[in-house]
Amino acid sequence: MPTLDLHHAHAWDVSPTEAVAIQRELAPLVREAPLDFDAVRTVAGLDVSVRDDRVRAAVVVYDVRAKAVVDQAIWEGPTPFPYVPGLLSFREVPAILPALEQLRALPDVYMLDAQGRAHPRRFGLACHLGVLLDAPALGVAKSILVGRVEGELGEAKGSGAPLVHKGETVGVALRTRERVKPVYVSVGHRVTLRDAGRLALRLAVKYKLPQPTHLAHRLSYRGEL
DNA sequence: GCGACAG
DNA sequence: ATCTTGTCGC
Repeated sequence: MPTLDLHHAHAWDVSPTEAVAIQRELAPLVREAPLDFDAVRTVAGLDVSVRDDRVRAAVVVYDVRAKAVVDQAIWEGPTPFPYVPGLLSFREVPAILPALEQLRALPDVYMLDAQGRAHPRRFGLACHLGVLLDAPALGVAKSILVGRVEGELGEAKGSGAPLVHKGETVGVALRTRERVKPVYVSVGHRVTLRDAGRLALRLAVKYKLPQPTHLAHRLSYRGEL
């Protein structure tokens, strides 16, 4: 059971207004850095499902070299915060942290089923978790929160097009499967957009979502793999 | 003021 | 996110 050491810890029992203030306070702490792929052995996929006022966070640790799940955990509890576009982390992080504490060991990279910097205040769920743990994190979302895809996105697997918001490239629309709707990848923390896209594409071998996120979604929704 | 809006 | 069967297309 790893002991999570939270950097920049803060209260979670806050109002939407206070939540926005916290995001503006932490957003400047997001760092972009190249990912040392040779040092990446495990990537954790995270997802949270909701049913009957209860949230269930699931974590699946995927070994990139063995191409297999090496650990998993689930945590369920009361829904702590309503769903408010732009404030998703205040609803999901309180469930994700206790789930992570159940792992045998923490992963090298965190992959979230949400946005990172492709957020109105450049501080989506992937950034929030990344900054709190001060670890590499990226967001792989199924739809757009803010911004628009510029240019044409090819139909071939691996095609990409920038996701731009207010003149700033905040992410990339990435086609992980031919003729299938793309996923939207963005920086969470300590990774570059380029590397985040590479990792997402590399791990999306069977479904449009990368294996870690796909499996975490399955575990969260069904309660088992 | 009106519409958009991760999960 | 969740409610839910079959159906069209690759």
